[in-house]
Amino acid sequence: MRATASAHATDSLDARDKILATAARLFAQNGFENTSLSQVAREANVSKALIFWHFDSKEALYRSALRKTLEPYFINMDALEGLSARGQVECVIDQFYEFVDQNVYSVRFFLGLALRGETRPDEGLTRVVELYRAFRNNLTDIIDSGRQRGEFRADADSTREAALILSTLGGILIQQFMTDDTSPSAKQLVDYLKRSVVQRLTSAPDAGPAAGRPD
Amino acid sequence: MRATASAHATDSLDARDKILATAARLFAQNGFENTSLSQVAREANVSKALIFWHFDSKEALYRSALRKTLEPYFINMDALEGLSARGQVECVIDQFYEFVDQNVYSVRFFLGLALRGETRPDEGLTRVVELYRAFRNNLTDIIDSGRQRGEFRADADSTREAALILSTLGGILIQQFMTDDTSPSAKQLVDYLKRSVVQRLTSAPDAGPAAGRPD
DNA sequence: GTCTATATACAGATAGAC
DNA sequence: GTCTATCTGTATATAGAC
Repeated sequence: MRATASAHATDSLDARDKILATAARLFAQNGFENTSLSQVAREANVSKALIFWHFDSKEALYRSALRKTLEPYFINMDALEGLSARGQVECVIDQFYEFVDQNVYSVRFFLGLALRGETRPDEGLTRVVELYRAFRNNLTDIIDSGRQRGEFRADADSTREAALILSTLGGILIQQFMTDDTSPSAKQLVDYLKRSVVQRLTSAPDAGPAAGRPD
Repeated sequence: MRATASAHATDSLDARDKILATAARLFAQNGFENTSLSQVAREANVSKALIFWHFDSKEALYRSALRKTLEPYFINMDALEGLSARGQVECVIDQFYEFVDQNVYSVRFFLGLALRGETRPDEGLTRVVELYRAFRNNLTDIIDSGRQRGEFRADADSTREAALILSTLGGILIQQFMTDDTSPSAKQLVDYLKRSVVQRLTSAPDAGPAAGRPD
């Protein structure tokens, strides 16, 4: 690590950090190809050459910026202790929502990466996928233990249930990006999701399939 | 429209259509900024200049290609007639899934557009959003009429229910793009979704909120 | 470390022959 | 309609002064 006087504003960071912060912002906003080093240099108030002195190439800068963006990406499971299984499920859902809410820009960015199946130095994308999987495994475990403790119905399918919940959360996320104002807000949908999940997990087993669907 | 001998392979189309087909493919695969006209020209086996003769600019080409990509984007509601409300809900869900499955590439592309809040000649994006909204309104109506006919529980919230279903479907979609092999397949999730929706809509009203969640 | 000036490549777009 | 040749802008990256 480099020794640097700590500061609070982008303006008083040393040049390298200013470049990094600017690049992280621009890459997240406009993507890799659509962000030029001239733009980074201009907005960071440095010369283009200085970027190449600190980072070997545009790709190297991108990798560093990505690492910086990923810093707040982690799961805190402390809040779960002492809750009922039902409370834990609701808590994880809330955590996911809050996390996304606090990281809209970068989440949006990473989602875009995943969508285009980027060949870029991915390093970052895999970490996001891991985080997603961690959330899901977390939910699976909670549902399983809730089932074993008799809080949830005995025939609950924890794997699919967890996957469905995460899918729905992800869907609520992208539904926001569609900026479709006629639809319920994300917060409302998350609440509705929590209620229906609890209902699904605690109610008596249902009647089974049927209801003819010809094609 | 221009009079042209019809043909079956890209190779035997006239130059304009070859350009259009190539451009549609490349734009969908790599996006607007990341697709160069040189690339289009090379893969379509024409000169760059010819592209400008047929289309005024790169943006004009993009618009035309977008229109071509959007051709299969429509809803067919004929299959719904004569089904029970439950069958209709399941049918719309299946339709959505099948549609996405048959248009993965372009759906992926449009999702990417929505994500980055593209400023490009959007024309296409709005149509996609409209299609999404149509699916949702369709569901809302079905749930409402099912409720009025006593097939669904009287306190069903059609608006939120429809929005939640579409969110989940969208989430299942992007979850596939995360290429997370440890998760259930999309088909499985859609089936699970259908079952849980039916359960939710037909079961007796649940107990209400509660289940403490401190933070 | 930070700059100005420059090299090199390729983008979108035009001119004009055929 | 289709081409080759070329213009002009801007991109990444380097050289070398301070």
